[in-house]
Amino acid sequence: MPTKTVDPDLSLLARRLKAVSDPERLRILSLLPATPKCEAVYNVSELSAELGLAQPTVSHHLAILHQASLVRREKMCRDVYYWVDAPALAVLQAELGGLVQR
Amino acid sequence: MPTKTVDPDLSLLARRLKAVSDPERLRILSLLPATPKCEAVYNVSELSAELGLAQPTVSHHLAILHQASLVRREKMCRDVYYWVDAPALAVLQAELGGLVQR
DNA sequence: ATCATCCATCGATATGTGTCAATACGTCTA
DNA sequence: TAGACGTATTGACACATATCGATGGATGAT
Repeated sequence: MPTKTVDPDLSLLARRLKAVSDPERLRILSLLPATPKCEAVYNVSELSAELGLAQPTVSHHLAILHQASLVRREKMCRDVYYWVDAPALAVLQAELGGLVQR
Repeated sequence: MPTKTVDPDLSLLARRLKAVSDPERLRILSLLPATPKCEAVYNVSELSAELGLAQPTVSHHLAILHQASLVRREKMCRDVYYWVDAPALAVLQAELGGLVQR
């Protein structure tokens, strides 16, 4: 079977879609605020408790979302706070719709 | 660690997002027409050749997309033709954006 | 009726992924 | 300085997934 290279844009898009294709990561996205200064933010430990997942598991999910540039983080004192990069998510959303042939 | 049940809606959303989180399946979606009667349609064998993937692999990907209700299919004579369910993809797109807290 | 074509399914395999306990690293506090 | 707390990393393990060859069922052609 001849190997045919995949458009790198599609591979990149697939990687970011894969980042949001896990139920726990969707829960994380729905819990995190969309701005860094929002009230009612969770640090990683609080997220862990809220999700009912072990702390390394949550760090793992956050790393995947961060690597996909869908969340941003800032270290404050001992804690690390994450928030959703809403514009990046909007771009992902648009690219998903851009696939359709019209 | 207390197990906390995930919102079934999020699990369902994750399943459909997982269906579009593979580069080959994205290629398939970009090749398939958005209407059943469109010109320049591929049957599964032609898709297989176009993608450079074995026929069972393409059938596998198509089955995943079909199970996620993102493509529809119709058997004509010997061949089976698939097309994108554009409204379903639009719904998926909207739900992805609906996650963001504002 | 026999053969060819198209597609789905099965079986096998290699790779990827989600999860946690244990550990290491940084930072704040007593 | 020693300990407590928060987070990331490592290692391990079970499970899912992408891929292909082989096979079978259905349909059309000779």
